[in-house]
Formats: sequence, C-alpha cells, structure tokens
Amino acid sequence: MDSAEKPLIVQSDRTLLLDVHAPGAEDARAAILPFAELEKSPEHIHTYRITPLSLWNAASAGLKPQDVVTALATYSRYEVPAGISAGFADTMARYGKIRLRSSSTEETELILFAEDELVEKEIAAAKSLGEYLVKAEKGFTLKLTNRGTVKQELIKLGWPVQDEASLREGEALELGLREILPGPPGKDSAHSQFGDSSKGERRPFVLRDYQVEAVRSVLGQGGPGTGFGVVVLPCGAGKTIVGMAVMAQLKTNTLILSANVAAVHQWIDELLDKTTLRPDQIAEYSGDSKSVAPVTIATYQILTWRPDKSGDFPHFALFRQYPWGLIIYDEVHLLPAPVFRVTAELQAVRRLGLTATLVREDGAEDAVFSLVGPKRYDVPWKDLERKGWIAEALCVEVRLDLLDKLKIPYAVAGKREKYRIAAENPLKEEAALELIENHPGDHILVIGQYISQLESIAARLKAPLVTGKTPNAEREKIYTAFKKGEIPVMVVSKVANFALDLPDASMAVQISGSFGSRQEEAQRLGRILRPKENNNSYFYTIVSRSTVEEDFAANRQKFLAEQGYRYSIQHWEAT
DNA sequence: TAGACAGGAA
DNA sequence: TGAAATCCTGTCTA
Repeated sequence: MDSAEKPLIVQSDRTLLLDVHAPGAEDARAAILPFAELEKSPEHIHTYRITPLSLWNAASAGLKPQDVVTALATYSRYEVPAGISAGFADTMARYGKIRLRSSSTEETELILFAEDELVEKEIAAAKSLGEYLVKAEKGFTLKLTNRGTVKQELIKLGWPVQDEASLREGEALELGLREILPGPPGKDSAHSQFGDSSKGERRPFVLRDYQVEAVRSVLGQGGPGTGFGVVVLPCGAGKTIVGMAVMAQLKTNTLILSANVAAVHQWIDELLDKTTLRPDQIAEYSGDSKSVAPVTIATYQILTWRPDKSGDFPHFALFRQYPWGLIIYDEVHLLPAPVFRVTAELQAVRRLGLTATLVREDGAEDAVFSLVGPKRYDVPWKDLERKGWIAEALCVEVRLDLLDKLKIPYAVAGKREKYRIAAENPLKEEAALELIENHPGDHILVIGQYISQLESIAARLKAPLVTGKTPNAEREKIYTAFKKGEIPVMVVSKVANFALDLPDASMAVQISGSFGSRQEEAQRLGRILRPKENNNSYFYTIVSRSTVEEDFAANRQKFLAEQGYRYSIQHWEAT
C-alpha cells in the first residue's frame, strides 16, 4: 500500500482520523477498535480518541503497548508523532501497577500492593483513600467491604486496579446447557439458536465460536481474580446465551438483573429452553412476583425502589440474603447509580456485564469498569454480519427540506420548539410513503417519537399504530398479524425501544427520534438485525435539512459508525 | 386471588 | 433542550 493512501492519521493529541474511503479503512477500524473510542463520525473522516480508559480496557484484555504502536504504524499515513507511543506505554503500564490480593491472615481484609515506591507514596498521600487504607509492612490493608469503593477512588486518581483477590464461591447449583457439539459456522446454524419456545419444544443448539470465546475471555483459565468483566455484543447476537454458558461453567446460584419485566420473562423462557434448570429453580423478582430461587431474575427498577426519597432501598436485601455466586448485569450500560453502590460491596461475587454498547451518556463508564469489570470481549458487528450471524443492514439518511410554510415559524421559534417543528415536518410523511412503496414485500416498521405524527402517518398508510397506551391484548393481535405477514407495515412509538416481543422487521423507517441518544439508535437498529434467510435489511432515518435535527442525526449515527456501518445520504425532493 | 387502574418516580 | 413509556405500589372491584 502506498503510504499516501493509508487510512489513518495519528495526531499527538491522541485523536485518530480515519479516512473511511481509503483502502484498508475497514481493517484499520478493526485494528484500532480494541484501544480507541469513536468520537465523531461524519461522512468522510471519522475521529477516534485514545483515552486512559480505552487503553486500560485494552491492557486488561492482554494488549501490549507494542500492539497499539504496531496497529497505528501499520495504518498511519504519516509518521506516528514522536512521544505519543511512550505516553501509551505509560498509561497502559498503570494497569497492573496496583494489585489487590486476599490477605493470608485476615479473612475480612484485603491487601493493596503497589509495584513501586513512588506509586505507593502517591496512594498514601491521597486524601480520598485515607479512611479506607491502613499502611502495612508491604502495601496497604483494607476492609473487604471497601473493595469496590477503593477501586473506584483509585481509578479516579488514574490508577486502575488489577483485582486478583479471591472471589467467593456461591452455593453450588447443578446446571448444564442443552447444547449439541459445535459445528462449522454457517447460515444454517445461525437459526438454530432461535427455537420457538411457544410450541414447547426444547431443541438443542450450538454455541457459536464467538460466544465460546466471550465465555472464555470472562472466565479466563479459571485462575484467581478472573470471573468478572463485561461482554459487548450486538442485539441479536445471543448475549443471553453467553450469560447462560457462563452460568453452566460456574454452576452456582445466579442473580440476573435486567432492564424491564419483558426481559425478565425472556430470560426465564431462555433458561427453561436452553438449560437443564427446572422451573422451580428459577424465580422472578419483580413488581408482579417476588420469589427467590437458585436462579433469580430481577429488574433494576425494583431494586432501586424506595418508599421515600431519602430512605433505604428495601429490596437491596436480595443481594445479601442469598448465597449468590454470580451476578449477571444485563444491559449493563443502563445500570442505575444506586446499584453501583451495592455493587461496590459485592466485589467478592463474580460479575458479568452484558451490553450492546458500553457508551453511557452520563459518563459513568469508569464506574462500570471498576465495579463490574473491564471490557473482556468485543467484536465488530461487521464481523458477525460477514459470517451471517446477523443480517446485513444498509443505513440511509434521507434529507429533505422543511415544509415551506414552516420555514418562518422555525426561524423565529425558540430553541425548544425548533426540535418539534423539525421532527414533525409533514414532508417526512411523503418521503416515508414513497420509501415504503419502493419496498414491496418487506416487513416494515415505522418508528417515531411524537404520537400525533404517528397517528397521522398510520392513518395514511392504513397501518396499525402501537403506542404505550395500546392495551397488551391488542398489541399481541397486531404483532401476530405482522409476523404472519398479514400486515406489511406497522407504526410504533417509543415502545420500540423497550418491547422485546416486538416482531422482527426487514426494514425500518425512523421519522423522528429523540435527543441523540446512541442507546436509542442501537435499540432501533437491533430490531432489524436478526438473521434472515434472504438478503439485506434497511434502516432509513428521515431528517429535516438545515435544522437542529442534522446535529442530532450525526450524534445518533455515531454509534452505528462505531460498529463499522457506513451511512449513505439521500436527498429527497417533493415532486 | 386476579385484574384493572391511578399516581409517583426518573 | 422534551415527550413518551415503563415499572412499582396501593387501592378498588368482582
């Protein structure tokens, strides 16, 4: 490759510019993904940033500074700035400089070792740690119960702790997977993980190669200190299966926390379908039913509920009253702040975080890192797509003008109203109708934010509308008809973000979205990413040109680019 | 005992 | 930056 054509520009401020049109851009992206975070993703040049956290994640995954340097040198158009490599080495070296080990004498104490004297002095001088650490002959001792808090404080000081203290063994539980021996990957076996449990059949399934790898990277080789961390996999890639496989390896009582009751039920169905667990060994702990069993699935919400604002969290007792050997945090990026607090106490219990995206809008990534664990496994969506595990999705941003009549009201509107005017641009409906007309035979989901807009387009499409107010019985009826193909188009509101029982579609048209949340975009794309027998899925986002929406669209798409998708932009004109 | 629904929270 | 949906609890009805 001519070096002038290389895709990457490395800058001394630790940003990486990726020219997405250059040859080798895809390979370069895959190479930098383990240690860099995507920051911006406009059409031509994507910006990645190397942060301390991204380097520590890389270090905990076993990457060496030299690997980072090599990746950069391989794809860099210009010479890698002098000094930047030394900086990476310094930052990465911080991971592992401080280790946490079990005390050989005191069962309720841990020992914090610093590799060199300077680091030790720095820790000793840190005010925020003073109340937890006691100077010992070598290193410091701390109370077992402060394990998480200390780790969190240290990462704030720039010292990620390598936690090697032993983990508590939970009560043993015999369970296995109803798994058949893995075969070669291919399109056929891609479907075998999605058994139809409604028919009551419990088919064996194949653990996919990347799922096996994810399990291995969390559990390590069974050595001390392993057994916690976060696995990042896209929607539809079988995160629950990774969770169940970890459970089957550890064979211990497990508490599973998930985002909503639908997810709780899904976990229960999956556990019954794919493991050897009996129904009486599985319990739901939610608003409906508060039972506890060797495997218990709870919602985050019930745990964070409290009768009055400043009081205690009565349901936290669930964490402590049962001998859990493993806690699974489903959708760990949604972990609420109060659960961080109790998680800080639970550092002796094995922890597995599952998510499609670690990105949090509130910047609590370092709390996830220090309390749940470092990122242990991540795979670019494009890889899964290439192997046929998830459907290939084509993302198109459709830009159109604001309706003439609205241009003046938009210009004079306050910041607040601008969002709504741009989002509800009536021309979007025309464009959506046209897109849908051009896709006969597809199962189409129209997704939007505002009920009035959705009502209008649903009426024009003669399609059913599902919102939060739609009673469950009716939802069920519409979903079934959509699945059978009796209804080709379905209009949905924000329920699309949460409802797990929403049927799969081969095309989605997003006519309005909310304030640039990447998680939201992820959920929506996930709706159309399930494996299909035939060809591609389409994801259209309709955006009003020259409005605030363009900025939001950029933010929302960042996530997709993060995963290696390429957006194309179409301009639509009213005829 | 199950469900439907209102009200509060985030 | 704002609207919409969810989940939990408690109460009421049959």
